[in-house]
Amino acid sequence: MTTVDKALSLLEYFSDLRPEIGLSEFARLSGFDKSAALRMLGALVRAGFVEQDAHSRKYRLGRSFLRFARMREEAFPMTQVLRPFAERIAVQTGETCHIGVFSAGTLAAGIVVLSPQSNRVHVAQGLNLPFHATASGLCFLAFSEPDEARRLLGEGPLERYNDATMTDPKQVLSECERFRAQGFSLSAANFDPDVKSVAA
Amino acid sequence: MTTVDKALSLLEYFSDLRPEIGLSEFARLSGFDKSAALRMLGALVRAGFVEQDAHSRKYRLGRSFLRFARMREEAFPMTQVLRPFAERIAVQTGETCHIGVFSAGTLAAGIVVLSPQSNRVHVAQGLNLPFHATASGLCFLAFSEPDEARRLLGEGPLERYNDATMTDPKQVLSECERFRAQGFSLSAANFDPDVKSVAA
DNA sequence: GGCTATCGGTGATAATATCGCACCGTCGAT
DNA sequence: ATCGACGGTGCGATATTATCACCGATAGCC
Repeated sequence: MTTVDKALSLLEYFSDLRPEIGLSEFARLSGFDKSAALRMLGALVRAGFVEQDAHSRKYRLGRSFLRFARMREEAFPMTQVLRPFAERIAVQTGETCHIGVFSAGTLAAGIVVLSPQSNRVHVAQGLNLPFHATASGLCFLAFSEPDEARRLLGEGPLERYNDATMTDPKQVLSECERFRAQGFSLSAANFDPDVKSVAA
Repeated sequence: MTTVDKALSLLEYFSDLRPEIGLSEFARLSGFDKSAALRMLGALVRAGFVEQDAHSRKYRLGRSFLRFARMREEAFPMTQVLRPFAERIAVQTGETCHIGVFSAGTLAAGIVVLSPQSNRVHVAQGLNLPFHATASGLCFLAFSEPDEARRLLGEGPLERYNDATMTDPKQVLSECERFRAQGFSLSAANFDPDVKSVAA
């Protein structure tokens, strides 16, 4: 693990629930020394990946992400290209459709098209899709290399979202074999108790 | 300059004109050794900030930027908040309006609202705004600390875009004093020969 | 008012990761 | 068949980083 890895790993502690993080909090979360965390944060600040609130001294994600996200989308318009597919499926099925995007070890709802129905499933753009508890995640595992799938799941026990959640990696992987055989995955209330999903 | 700074500086070589960069090209552009560049790129790839084309082996900006940009905008909706202001100005003036956003030493068109007129000035979202040749840039310099302004301009000679471009930092700074006194800046064809602008 | 705990941040030394070089196999152009 | 440029590897010398103690400032608390 290089220093660059460590510095960039700090960014992963940001989330919608924790949008601002102080220096000591970073040190606690990451296990790095305060002074090391400070040095890394300094580099992230200089690059505009993190900015510091002038008053509270806490850190938040920086403006550079907007700049680079735009450049990436300009040069490699992934979301623009994928959206029409999701839209077609949403219209044909009448249901909410999302396309998962895998990046840096996590799967997230990259493209989301909500159902035209009034009683519809809502999926937040960018929502993290746990591998073991969503149709998208299970499908991704099913069609990954077995070693890769094991690595992504980790040791377990896996996080439980409700009674139906599978928490044993072995059980998840055996389900995935079935899904691979049939070409698509199913999730019946493994994540949200009111939602059933299909993924391919 | 820490290693993290160096690694993140590699990302700055990406642009709309150069969306993909090979290993040796990185080494040449940055002056780092190939092996050093490779190590840094490895870290950037692992974090999803850069991804490598499977065939050409060239590197491009990664998917993580979309994820983080969304999170940033969720937690700190800068562009959403600023857009209405730009819209009001565009309507009131009938002209194209943009709001420059400063990040990591560069000023870019963060929010853009095009004029309702049919013959209108087009500004690309995210366009880089050189300090010495745009009304926005000059205004930013005018209201920066003098030391900061000098640092941002650099040594010179500054890049020339056409006959009217000021290329001497000293000249630029003295113009900025005038702009600071009057509270707004003007740019008459310093960047694009067909465009005059005002910035505050 | 004074005590305490925690905050963000600094500085010095021991430990470790990085730099720079030589080198490898591969590919495409000549 | 040759050449040059490519992406990538392995290694010792060296520069950067980890760790610790410590600083002043702030906030909560009796």
